[in-house]
Amino acid sequence: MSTSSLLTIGQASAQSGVSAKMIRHYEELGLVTSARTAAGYRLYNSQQLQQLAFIRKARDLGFSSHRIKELLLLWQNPARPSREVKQLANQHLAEISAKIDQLQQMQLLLQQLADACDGNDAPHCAILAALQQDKQ
Amino acid sequence: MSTSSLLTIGQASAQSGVSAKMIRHYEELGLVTSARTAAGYRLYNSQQLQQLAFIRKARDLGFSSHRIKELLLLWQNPARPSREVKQLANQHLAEISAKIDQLQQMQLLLQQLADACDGNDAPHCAILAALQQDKQ
DNA sequence: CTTGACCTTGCCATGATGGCAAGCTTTAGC
DNA sequence: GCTAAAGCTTGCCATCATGGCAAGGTCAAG
Repeated sequence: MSTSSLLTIGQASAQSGVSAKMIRHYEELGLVTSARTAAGYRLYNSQQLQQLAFIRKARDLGFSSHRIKELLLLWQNPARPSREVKQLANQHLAEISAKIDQLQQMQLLLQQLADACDGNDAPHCAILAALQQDKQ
Repeated sequence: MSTSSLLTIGQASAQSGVSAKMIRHYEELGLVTSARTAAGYRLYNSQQLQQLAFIRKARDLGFSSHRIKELLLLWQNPARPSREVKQLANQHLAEISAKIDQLQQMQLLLQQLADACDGNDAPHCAILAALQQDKQ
């Protein structure tokens, strides 16, 4: 093992794309560990670096820290059933869909109101009219 | 003015659909005010109640507290140009669209991975494989 | 007058993220 | 070898919208 290069948190951050701040945060949450120098500096080996990269990609897909933790456990378990991974993904997909639906509903309503607002110098505005309506 | 009924925060909450907790929060942010009894209890008149209802509807459309504050100012300004209201709405619509796009991007990628995951007893999983990939 | 419902403020928590500050360590330059 | 800069440590604060809890004051009904 000649290339057993250990990285400081700044280097690990640069290589993984996870900010040093968030690396420390993930450590608190139990998603990553690190060795420490005598002075207390964190040191990351290639396995931990790979783990940070994993976290970043999962985060880019919108997974919460909690689900990422579960994904990491499955990843590190050679006996995992892929069913469990897929289930986590499907739960996340359901949440994404729900959020999209909610946003599209807002978008639809608000766009209708904006379309009905003249957007000129006059004070009358369909948007404000709708917001002050007694009936929702 | 025989019906000058003043409501306590609990009653105002029930009628406006805004939790008492959030009413106090909006007060801190300067979105609503209230009178106080000698004992310090908040009291809301019908104008303030209407304002709370306005806030709730704006919130339901996803407006941030900050933008709601701006909407309230315009609402209360008889000389407002509807252009400014529409501009706020359009800014919010742009943010909604951006969020939807981001979520749809996640949805697309993750759905592809989930589709490629067998979801059985075997450990191999396309999702985990993608997350550990060196290349993003 | 007692009890229960309601009110007050203030603090803590979520979730992901950033900023700042005080202080220690390491490295690079001279 | 010393100094300065860069990098690390921890800890606290802030965002945004929202809820919970606790300690304590108030009011209405019996």
